[in-house]
Amino acid sequence: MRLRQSFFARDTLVVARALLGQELRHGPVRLRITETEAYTADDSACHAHRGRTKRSAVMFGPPGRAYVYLCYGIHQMLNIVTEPAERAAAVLVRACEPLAGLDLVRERRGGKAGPVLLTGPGKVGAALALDTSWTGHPLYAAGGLEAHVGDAPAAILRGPRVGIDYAEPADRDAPWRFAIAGSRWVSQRASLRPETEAETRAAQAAL
DNA sequence: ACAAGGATCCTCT
DNA sequence: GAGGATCCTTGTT
Repeated sequence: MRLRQSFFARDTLVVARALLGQELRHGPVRLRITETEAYTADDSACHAHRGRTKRSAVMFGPPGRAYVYLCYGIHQMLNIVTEPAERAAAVLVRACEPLAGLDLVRERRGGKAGPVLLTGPGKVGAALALDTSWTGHPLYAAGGLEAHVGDAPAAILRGPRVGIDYAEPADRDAPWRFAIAGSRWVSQRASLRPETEAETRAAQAAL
């Protein structure tokens, strides 16, 4: 069952947390999302923070579409646009667990095996064979790259986002990275800590 | 038209 | 832990 567009229309932190456990499918490859980061409309780390540009325009559009960003000239990083149009925000998919199509994933990842295969946003983009031309593709519709309902995680980790030293201190420190507790398929686990009970309650109330 | 730098990854040591 | 790869986007001349 595919996720509906309304899934992505909600608050970006809610979507980032709710995406844990959901599936990404592209052809024979099926991945379970294990780690995400939220980038919000009023966030100095977000690519849309300095207003609409050619690159960030998709984030100002409707939710549930892909924003694939080329980083360091090499890495294709998958984001999913969130919140209603005009509120420019997105969730970065940082890591996944393979569910199907492992042979193809390994081929696309240079024959590697184990967590190194999929723990990092550039690795996820490579495993799904994405590039910037996928920007704008709706993940809630049939065809190409799709987002499907998966198994919800039992417990969740949180921590600061990775690689945003350029952001303002408050944004740099915000615990807007989410991961599945106990999963091997999570990057940079040292800076993550268990979600507090208050955070869990708040998150469930927001659903 | 130009220069700077990046939401990373890999290969060393 | 350090450094290079690699090229697009952006803001500035």
